[in-house]
Amino acid sequence: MYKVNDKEYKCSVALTSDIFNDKWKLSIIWHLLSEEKRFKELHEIMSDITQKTLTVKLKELEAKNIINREVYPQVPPKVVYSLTPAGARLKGVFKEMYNWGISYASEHGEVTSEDNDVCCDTYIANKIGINK
Amino acid sequence: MYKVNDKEYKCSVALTSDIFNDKWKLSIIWHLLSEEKRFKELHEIMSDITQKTLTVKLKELEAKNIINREVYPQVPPKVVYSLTPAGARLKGVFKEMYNWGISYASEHGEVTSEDNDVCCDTYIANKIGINK
DNA sequence: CCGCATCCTCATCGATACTG
DNA sequence: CAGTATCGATGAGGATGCGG
Repeated sequence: MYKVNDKEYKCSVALTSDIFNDKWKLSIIWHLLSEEKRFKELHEIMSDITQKTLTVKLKELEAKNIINREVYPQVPPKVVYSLTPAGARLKGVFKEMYNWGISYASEHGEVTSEDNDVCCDTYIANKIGINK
Repeated sequence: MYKVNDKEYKCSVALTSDIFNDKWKLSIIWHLLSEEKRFKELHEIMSDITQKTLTVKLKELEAKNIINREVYPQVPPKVVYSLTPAGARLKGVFKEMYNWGISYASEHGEVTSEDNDVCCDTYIANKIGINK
């Protein structure tokens, strides 16, 4: 049994999956793996999340010590989000997810385009060195 | 871009996280990693899931070719669930999640008991060889 | 034993508008 | 630019009962 922030978990996988059972958190972390980003940058990349929801999710991740929030006291405001060491360690999980997804798609799906979007996939995978 | 079962994904991580963004699926797969199980066994281990929800989740996983469903035509009925090759390949992801959870708990949480419950953690980790 | 059918609750997320 | 506030929609999951 583990206790983190007043929440109890039966095992370490349950603890980890608490971060993963979420529509947005994984995506936010994924985009921060390559480099820190401003609020606006994140919002532009994740075009289908609302500003409010993004704010909420960033707060939750900050509370769990997965990301850092740094405020520059200037006008207009500038707030930069980056991964903590704990957040950065999630790279190993993403690497496995990345490779599993590729093998699964080759079995059960089809590749509809080989994009190199700044949003995802090969672009980020290359950047953070999990490609292969 | 990947297309699997009429659903489009921008990247392989998004594809994988489609399985993970769920309150129960990860837990079901985790319990099937060590060995196949009957419906009732799963229900007993995952004591806080309702029968209906378990049924729904098993169907979803079956539709995605993550698990097999084998019906023994007998009375009373016997239905056994097991992982497909694709499901079994998720072990690598779990291994990373397992280790991340442990390191995270050692930083930000506390170990409240060293259980060896059949439910989780060290018990299953040992069984499927992802311990350490 | 296993699963389906209803009905219902409630957290999560979206739309929109407004502030320092 | 980076939030907050309010209200409303929606859909996953829970409770219960029935059936092969």
